[in-house]
Amino acid sequence: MATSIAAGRSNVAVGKQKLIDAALRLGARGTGLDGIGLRELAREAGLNPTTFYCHFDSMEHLAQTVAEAAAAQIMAGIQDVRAHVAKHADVTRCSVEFFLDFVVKQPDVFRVGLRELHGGSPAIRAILRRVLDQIAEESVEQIEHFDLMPGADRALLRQATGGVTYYMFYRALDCAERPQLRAALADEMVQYIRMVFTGSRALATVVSG
Amino acid sequence: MATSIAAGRSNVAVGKQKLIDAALRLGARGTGLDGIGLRELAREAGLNPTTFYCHFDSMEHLAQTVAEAAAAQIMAGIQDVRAHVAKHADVTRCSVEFFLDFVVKQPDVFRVGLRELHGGSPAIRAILRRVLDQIAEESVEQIEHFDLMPGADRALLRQATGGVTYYMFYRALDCAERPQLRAALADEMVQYIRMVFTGSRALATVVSG
DNA sequence: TGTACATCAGTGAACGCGCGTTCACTGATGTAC
DNA sequence: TGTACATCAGTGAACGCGCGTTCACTGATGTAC
Repeated sequence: MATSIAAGRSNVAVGKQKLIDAALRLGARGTGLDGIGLRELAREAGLNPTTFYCHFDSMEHLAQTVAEAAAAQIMAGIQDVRAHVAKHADVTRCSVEFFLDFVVKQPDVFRVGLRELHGGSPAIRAILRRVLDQIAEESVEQIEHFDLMPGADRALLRQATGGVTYYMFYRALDCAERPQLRAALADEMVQYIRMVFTGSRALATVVSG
Repeated sequence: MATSIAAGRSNVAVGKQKLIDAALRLGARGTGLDGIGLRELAREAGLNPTTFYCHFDSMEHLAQTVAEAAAAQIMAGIQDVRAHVAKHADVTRCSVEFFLDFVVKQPDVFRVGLRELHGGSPAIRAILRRVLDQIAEESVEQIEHFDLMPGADRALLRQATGGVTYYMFYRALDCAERPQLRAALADEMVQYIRMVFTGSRALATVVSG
């Protein structure tokens, strides 16, 4: 194998990436990033256990790096969804479908991300929470930019996107685990999202108009 | 100490309860029920490690028992909330406040419950998922019983209660961890819930009326 | 171009430790006579 | 009421094992001259 020459300086960070990937796989398969053993991780990555110390100080350090990698991948995926959505008429439907495409393609990232959102150490939870907050914030900006909810109250809108963001992630997890549910799930998601934004518009009208 | 006589037959299941309580404490403090060691658990419970085997076959068995206990406590708490709510005019506000009372009083149960909902083994996740499903279902029944949403579409209502239930649990976790946020959180929760049900009513009208 | 040196990802043996699990045992209580 | 026996939660010593971590080492690549 050509890749067996993989040693030495030209492969800077190859081993590090292997460890991160292995942690994502084990974290998605098992119960989260905690509980992964150093030797178990090295085994999964195909490396000597001691190689771990070439790249990380501790398991907590590794977990944080993995959480940041997952956060970055999720943000990138969402940007991708937004880019596609801009061209279509039915923004809700389109967002849901592209979002589910992404989740089905990267189930491990999602599983680990959602798990660490609830179960990780405070530092790691903060990383994932920031992702959801940012997505909710950007959703508000997108809605305002395309003038999808004219005259809507911004605070109310932010609450709606916050609730919807969390809802989408949580429901998407079902899709990552049982892809055959996808069609039904997409319909449900679209309906729920419409419900929330319809309510947001109605309440804003009651309050301000 | 009188309790130091605690040995022998009259104390049936006292040790078992100690182990369950210890697991709840450790699970809430740390990263979930997995990752709790048998000796760590025994230490926390103040028992000899080998006593564990008097009551449980395995850690998985213990975790399942703990999850069921948490599920039962959550269901009982919710029944309590419903009982109080029935007497009040503002159902939403009242539900949220009593729900948060309960969460603040039993933060460990909530923390463990939500963690295992996302992070536990499939069997354990199923136990907690059933709790949320049942709460959402009973919410629909309550709304219908008190005729709070006359003419609402049942499927749409079920989606609304499902989303709201999950939202309440997820937001309540913040409250369990930082009780000083409670007042602001309660307002947000009330507003979001109104938003969802307002939307549900509006959509039902569009479709059927 | 060739040689000597520095760098650094990865190796493999070895360590001490805490783990899960087993076993034979204890001793307080309940039960039968 | 008193005695003998059964039950069973809890004990403590002992086991083998895999863990995290250390250490001196290797060897491919990049760099200086």
